[in-house]
Amino acid sequence: MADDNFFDRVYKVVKQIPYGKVTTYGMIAEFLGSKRSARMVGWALNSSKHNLENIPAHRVVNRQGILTGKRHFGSHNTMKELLESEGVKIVNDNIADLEKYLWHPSK
DNA sequence: ACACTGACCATAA
DNA sequence: ATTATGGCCAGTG
Repeated sequence: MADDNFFDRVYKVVKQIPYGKVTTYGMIAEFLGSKRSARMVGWALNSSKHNLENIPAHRVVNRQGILTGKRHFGSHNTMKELLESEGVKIVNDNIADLEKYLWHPSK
């Protein structure tokens, strides 16, 4: 698989999210060049399920900090458990202090 | 090649 | 506040 794919670029960014941090689909999309292609970001992660398992997709949430992708994990609890396990506070399936945990993709 | 779908986002009503 | 709609781009049937 070449690195020319939109997906691979997403993978690289997501893999670089540090422990205990989160980012948003919009930010990744914007970082890639198109703010409107946020859907592709989440979609890339969906593909990642059958591509690689090293992608911390649980650290990627939507603009509101809501765990939109939790239903794509095995259980609807996995994403929350993983984030809380890293010190991220989750309240009613959303991140309590999103700005506090937000990580901006700069590399 | 066409139509539909998708882990989003912004705007309009 | 909530619901609808358009836009974005790539993958799949």
